[in-house]
Amino acid sequence: MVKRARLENILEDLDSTTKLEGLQSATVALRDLYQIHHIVYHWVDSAGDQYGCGTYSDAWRQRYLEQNYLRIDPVIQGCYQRFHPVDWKRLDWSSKAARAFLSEAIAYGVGNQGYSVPIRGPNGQFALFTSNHDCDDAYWNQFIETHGRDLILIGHYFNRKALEFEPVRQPEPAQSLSPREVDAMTLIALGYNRAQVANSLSISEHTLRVYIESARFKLGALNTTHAVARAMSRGLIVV
Amino acid sequence: MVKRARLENILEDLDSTTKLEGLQSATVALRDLYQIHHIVYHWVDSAGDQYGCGTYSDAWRQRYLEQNYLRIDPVIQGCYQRFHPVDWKRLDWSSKAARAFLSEAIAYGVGNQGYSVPIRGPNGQFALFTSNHDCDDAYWNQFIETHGRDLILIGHYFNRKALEFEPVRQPEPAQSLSPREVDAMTLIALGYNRAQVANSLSISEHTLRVYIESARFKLGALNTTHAVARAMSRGLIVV
DNA sequence: CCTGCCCTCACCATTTTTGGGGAGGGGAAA
DNA sequence: TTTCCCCTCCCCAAAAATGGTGAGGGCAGG
Repeated sequence: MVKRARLENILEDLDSTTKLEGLQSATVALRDLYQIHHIVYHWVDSAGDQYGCGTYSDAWRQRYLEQNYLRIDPVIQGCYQRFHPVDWKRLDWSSKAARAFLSEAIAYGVGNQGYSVPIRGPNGQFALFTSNHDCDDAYWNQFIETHGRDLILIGHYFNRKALEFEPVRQPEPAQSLSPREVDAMTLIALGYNRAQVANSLSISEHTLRVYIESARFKLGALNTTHAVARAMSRGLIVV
Repeated sequence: MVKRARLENILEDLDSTTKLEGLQSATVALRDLYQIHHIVYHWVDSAGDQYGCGTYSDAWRQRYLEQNYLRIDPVIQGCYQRFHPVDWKRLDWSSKAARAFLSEAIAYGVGNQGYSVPIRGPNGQFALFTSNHDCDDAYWNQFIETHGRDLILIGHYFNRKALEFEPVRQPEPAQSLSPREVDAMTLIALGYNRAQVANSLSISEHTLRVYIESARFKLGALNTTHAVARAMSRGLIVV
């Protein structure tokens, strides 16, 4: 277990980082402090934008982006479906593409062991804080046993810091929907057509349309489906 | 700062909790250890189911459910839109309903100070781990300064434990979509109509329809909007 | 090698949604 | 008190989505 004082130092170091590039050096510092191979922070925006920083080689970073490995990387894919931090060993490496990806990653200097902490935002934002090392299972298990909790906390602090630098990623000031609009959009999102929804809400279909159009307008949506998507990604309705 | 050994004990206590009711006693134990008023774990499913445990009075719990305060509780509303743990003081209490809610809560024995840690799952699941106390601002600020990090960690462990008891809440075995289906559904979710999407993907509108129908079938959706909603809530597409 | 899944293309009739107009009553905030 | 937003209701024509059926080539895993 890293001494508590040391963890404090790391967190304070993150707190004192004042520029986005600072995260890069904080990452390097973290790696040194924990004496592991790599530390990587990866962000995927709800708009599909991505941002990352870490200690992987430029070559691998570039290769990753060029090949759009985001789509097949089992770490991303697996963590996207997962609640909790996960050891790479527990991911699904069964597909041929995944194994090829791993081989290539290792060839580019990525270690064989990893521990990734998924972090989610209110609007579908997704970040991943990964610690990577090259060692045998026993050593790694011991490392995670010892440092896993620190890594979780650091991941969250890291994410918080990254967000401060990019206010763009903050949710838009939630233009809220009226209760009726929420009702309408929720039922629409559940797959009912307007006649059914109107019936279900005991209002006329015409009235229902007003709600839908109003919601569409508020959300700046091009059509009903778009409005549902936006309402969901903003957490205005839950389906 | 709570001694590290003590935090360890709490987390181990959570680890050794083997029954759902056990969480209730773990909650009480946490409260005793941290000597604060209340600790509450609250869960809202993507299906709208909710589950909670904590040290609030039965009366308040019942009242809360009866009145469906989930809809107006600024803690829920605020944290749902937020990335990071938040002090209750920083929430929006400006609406009349919110202030009335707070007064009533306090009348039911809820403390005036709170710190809530939002935790999100891959399919829109949302959990909130709240620490609540009745004290002045200075004391509370000091408490959070000291224990905030522990509370974040404990919240995550608590959530992990709660999920183990309710495998129902685990994501359904993700019936995945093919790449083209993902493309199609994503563009549809962005509000484009079929002609635009087909054009955008450089395929015929007929082919596009096959993807949409296929996705709809895989997702068990009643129509395109429903399919988009399901794909989003399962994290298959990100908009 | 066979099976299953993925990608691509096509038609027709029917149902559903959309766009744009107008109108009145009620409640809460400024 | 006035203003703004919310809830409710109505018509019509044009545009878009849906349901059902069919077909061929390609690639990967059992």
